[in-house]
Amino acid sequence: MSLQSSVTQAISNLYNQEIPESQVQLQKTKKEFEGHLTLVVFPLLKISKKNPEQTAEETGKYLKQNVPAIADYNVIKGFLNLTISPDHWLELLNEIHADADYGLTKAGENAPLVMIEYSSPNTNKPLHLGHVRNNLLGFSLAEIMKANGYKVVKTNIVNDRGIHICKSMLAWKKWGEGASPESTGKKGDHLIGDFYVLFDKRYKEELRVLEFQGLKKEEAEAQSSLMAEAREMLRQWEAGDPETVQLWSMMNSWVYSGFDETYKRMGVDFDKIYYESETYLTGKEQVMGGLQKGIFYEKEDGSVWADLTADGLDNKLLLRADGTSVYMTQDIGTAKLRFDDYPINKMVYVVGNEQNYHFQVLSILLDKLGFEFGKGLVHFSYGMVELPEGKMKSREGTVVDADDLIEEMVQTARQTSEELGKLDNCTKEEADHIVEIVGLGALKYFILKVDPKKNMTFNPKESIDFNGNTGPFIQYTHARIQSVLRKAAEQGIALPEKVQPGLPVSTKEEELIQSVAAFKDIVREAGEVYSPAVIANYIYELVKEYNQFYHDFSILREENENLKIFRLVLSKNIGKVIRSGMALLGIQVPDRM
RNA sequence: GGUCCGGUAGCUCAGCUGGAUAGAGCAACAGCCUUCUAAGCUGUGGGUCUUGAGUUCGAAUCUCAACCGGAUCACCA
Repeated sequence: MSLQSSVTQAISNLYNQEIPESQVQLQKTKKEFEGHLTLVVFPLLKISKKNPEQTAEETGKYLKQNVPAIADYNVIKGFLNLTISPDHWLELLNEIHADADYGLTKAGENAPLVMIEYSSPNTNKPLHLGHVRNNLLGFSLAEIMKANGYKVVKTNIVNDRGIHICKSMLAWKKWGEGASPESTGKKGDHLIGDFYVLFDKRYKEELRVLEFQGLKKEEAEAQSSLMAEAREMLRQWEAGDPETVQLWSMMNSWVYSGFDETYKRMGVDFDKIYYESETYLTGKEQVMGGLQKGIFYEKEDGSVWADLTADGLDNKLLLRADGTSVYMTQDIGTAKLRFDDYPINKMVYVVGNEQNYHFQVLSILLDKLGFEFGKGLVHFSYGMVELPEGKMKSREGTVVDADDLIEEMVQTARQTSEELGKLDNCTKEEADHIVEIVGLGALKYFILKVDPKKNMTFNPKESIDFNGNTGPFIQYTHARIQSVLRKAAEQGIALPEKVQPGLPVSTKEEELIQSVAAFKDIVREAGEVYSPAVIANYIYELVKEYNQFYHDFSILREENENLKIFRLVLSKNIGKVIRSGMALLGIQVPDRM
């Protein structure tokens, strides 16, 4: 029986009134006071019709007498501090110890299916820091949803069509024909990105010349021959011109192999990838269907709109007068294809907060079109990543490239490890492996520990630290726990399935068990608020607590054999929770470092 | 201008379903390596929780207003 229900029972027996469990506020007792859990009695005063001290006193007395787990209590003002019996903590530890996947719920046959869309890159440039936040959040969220018992399908919608790709294609044709990842030694996505930049540069030059000849900016843009050629290329692509389509698919395939490399190194993956080139036509069909049903309306020029004024929003364009589709149309099409492919109960879009309005509209539109998940779709909106000098601007070359960043992190990890002599007893393979895990761990944790909806500042030079609230600090603690367990095994100490009751367990250790046990609730909470940051900050607190314990107590040198085993079991389960928690963030933990 | 989001220590961030004296890390300063890994631990200093009102026994947390910052309101994606 949970303590909350014990309290409700106490109240009903003492004061003859039933209260919902949600009204029972049980919280962790503050360090300064004695006890483990604190019941705030103020909300109960109306029921007890007594003053706070009396109410707390009576409730405490009742609980102590009737609930075996509660060993003692004390009352300070309106706060009833409860002390849990040592054996109760040991029981709790044994429960955790017996459960290999403590805190993680497995999806059953009838579990709801959630589809999570994330990453969603354009194929005209490499992934940058913003994508890194997106990818990490999306992957982590998928793991968290799985841990909460959902079936999860990870998906990626690749924006592989449009004028931006044509710009890269045109630049390649004009100024770089023959260049390939093989011939240049460049990663495919970087190669294409370079051509995109080159197009922009030449286009600007052309504009300058035209403006020098006396044209206004708008006139120059209208007369630009480069832009006209790019548009012509898009027309040819849409018309299915074989040569253009072939070039398009060749260049896209270069980009994809580049992306795959980056995804792989980041440790993220997808169950199903959709391409806009394959979904935008479906979107048109959906919109036309909606038009026939009278959900949408047509203007005189032939463009199709949705009237959302009833929902407090504006009118929204869905098809242009020339029949071509817009962003919204494509998302509707993609939704349709997804729903045909999977029995989706819940749809989560991991997309930046600049698109809040878009998803508000999409939700309404999908709902009108009859999609089950439309109304309840979750736009997992996250803030932008800014640099100390401000926003990233591709035009000013201040974009932080994902591949460069990862490489830099791993190099820093290697350098720091070497300086500290951590790699001295490792083979080269081990060292490479550890350094990779630590570098990526630092990056991932740094990004995931921040509340997603907030904008965050990322200082590539200074922000990434290996001390304090960081990935490597947590990884380090895990490695040390494994080390202690290894040494124990070498000494021939076998860990039993259960620790025996009656040990002289310290307050610090009881608190640690309490913190480990909290993992279950934390995983659920993270799933409810869709935030990996909840997990990250929890693990940090736990690790910090353990580190203090580690320094204050002897584990292997403990004389009392039963106490030694208890501490090993405790350590082992803290290690287990750290590993599970970090896995929910997509971060690996090494056994030594 | 309308809508949405943010504002907590010098910096980066927790805490926000209202609870006790607002917490970490970094940076600064002072200690601790013959003891299971010092990527660690301990201590000191550092705060008008943007401001003002309201609700309440109690407000960083809820409500309203103001101020600052960001996003968005495209026949771009």
